[in-house]
Amino acid sequence: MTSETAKTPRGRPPKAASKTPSPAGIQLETKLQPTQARAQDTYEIVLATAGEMLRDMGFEQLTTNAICQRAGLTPPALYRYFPNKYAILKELGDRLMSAQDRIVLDWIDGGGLLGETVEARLAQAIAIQRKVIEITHAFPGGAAIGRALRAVPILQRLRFESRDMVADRFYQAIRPHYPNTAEQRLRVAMRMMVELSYAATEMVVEEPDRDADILNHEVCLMFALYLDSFD
Amino acid sequence: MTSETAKTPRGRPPKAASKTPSPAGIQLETKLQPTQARAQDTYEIVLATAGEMLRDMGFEQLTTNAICQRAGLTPPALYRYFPNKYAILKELGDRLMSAQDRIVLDWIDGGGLLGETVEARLAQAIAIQRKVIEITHAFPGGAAIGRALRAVPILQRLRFESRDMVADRFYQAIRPHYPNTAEQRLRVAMRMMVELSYAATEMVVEEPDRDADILNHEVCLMFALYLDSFD
DNA sequence: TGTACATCAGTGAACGCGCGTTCACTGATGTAC
DNA sequence: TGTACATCAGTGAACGCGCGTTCACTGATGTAC
Repeated sequence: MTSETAKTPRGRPPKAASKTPSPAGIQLETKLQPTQARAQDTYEIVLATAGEMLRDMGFEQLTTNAICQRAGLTPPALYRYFPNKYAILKELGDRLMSAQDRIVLDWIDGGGLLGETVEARLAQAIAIQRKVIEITHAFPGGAAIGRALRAVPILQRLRFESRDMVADRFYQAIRPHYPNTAEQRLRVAMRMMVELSYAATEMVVEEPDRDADILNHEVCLMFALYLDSFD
Repeated sequence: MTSETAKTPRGRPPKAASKTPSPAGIQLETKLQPTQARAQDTYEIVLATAGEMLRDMGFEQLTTNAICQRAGLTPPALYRYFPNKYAILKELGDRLMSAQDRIVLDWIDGGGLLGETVEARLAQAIAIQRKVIEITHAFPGGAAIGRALRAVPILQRLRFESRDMVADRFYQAIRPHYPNTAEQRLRVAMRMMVELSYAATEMVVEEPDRDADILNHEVCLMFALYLDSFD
C-alpha cells in the first residue's frame, strides 16, 4: 500500500529536474518546484533571506540552518526545494544575471552600442549602466552574489557563461561597424568590456552615493573612447 | 614553579602582535612569529598549501584540518602561528598585495604614468601589467586570493586599503599634469583604474594563453586612451 | 668540546559544537463526487 | 455545498560527521658554563 515504487530513491521526488551533477558531485538544481501559493512564498523567502545574509556575512558564513532560522522556517522546509546552499546561490545567480542580461540584450538590440559619436555612445552607456546598477541594488544579495559566484569554484562557470553570452552578442552587434578589426581582437575586447563593466557595477553599488555618478560616468566615458580605437 | 604569571591568558604567548580584533571579533593577526629555521619552514608551508587549496577549492571549502593534512602537519603546529584560517588568508593577502603594490609604486616613481603620447603610455602600462600578472601567477593562490578577499566581509577592508593607497599615489603622480581636471573626478578616475586593473589581472591569469596578450594589450590601450580625456 | 638546562617546535588524541541532512509525523490545500 | 480522500507543505526532533580548537606531552634546537 505504500506509494514507493521499486527503484525510486527514498525522499527524492521524481519531479525534480535531474541534470547531471557538477564535477564535484554537488547537486545544483532545485528539487521540487512549489505549486501552491504558500509554497511559492516559502521558496521566495528562502531566496530573499539567503540574499540578505550573503550581503551581510558572505557565502562562507552562510548556513542552511541560519537561513531557516532567520526566515522563520524549519530545515526540512528548505530542503524540500533546495538540495544544499549551492543550489540556493545558483538560483540567486541565475535570477540576478538573467535580469541583468535581459535589459542589456534589449539595449543592444535597440542599437545601444552603435552611437556614431563618442558623446552618443557615452550617453547610451550611462543609461544602461544605471539600469544595471539599479537592478543590482534592488536585488536581495546585490553585488555579493557576483562575488560569491567568483569565489566558489563549482559556480564559476555560471558567471562565465553569462558573460560570454553577452560578450558574443556585443560582438555580433558591433562586428559590421568595424570591418577592419580582426575577429579575435574584437571578441577579446568585448569580453573584456563586459567583465570590467561587471566589476564597475559592483564597485558603484558599494560606493558612497556622492561618487557613484561620477564613477559611472568615468567608466562609460572610458568605454566610449575605447571603441573609437577600432576601425 | 610554573612559568605562568597571574594574568597571562593560557596558551596565548605574549609575543604576538595583539592588535584590536576585527569587528566580528575574529582575530586576524598571526600569533608567534617563528624563530628557528624549521619553524619558518612550517609557517611557509602552511601559507603555500593554503594558497594552493584556495585556488583548487575556494576559501569556503578551505579548512584548517585539511591544510594540515595536505601540508603533512598536525593542527597544533598550525595553531601555533595562526589563530584561524582568516589570519592565514590575511597573511596571504598582505603578501600578494604588497608584492604587487611594491612594483606598481616603483613604476609610478619611475614616471610610468606620465608618457606624453598614447603610444608611450600604452607601452608603459603593458610593461607594468605584465609584471603584476607574472607576480600573481607565481604566487601560491594567485587570483583566488583576491576573489576570497572580496567575498569574505571581514577581510574586504584589506583590499580597499591597498587599492586606495595605490590610487592615491596615482593621483599624486598625475595631478600636476592635468591641472584643469577637478580633484574629485581625477581621484575617482584613479580609483576606478586601479580597481579595474585588478579585475583585468584576475581575468588574464585565468585566460587561455592565446588570448592573454591581446587582453592585456586591450586593457592597457583603453586606459591609455582614457587618460587623454583629462586636461 | 661536552654537558645540563631552557626554550622552541611539533605530535597524538581528543573535545564540543554546529553544520548539513533526514525521519516520522501533523496540518493545509486541492479535488472528486 | 458538503464530505472523503489524495496530495502538498511544513514541523519537531534528532542523527552523524567533521570542523575549529586544545590538552598534555615528546622531540629538536639553542645556550651557558
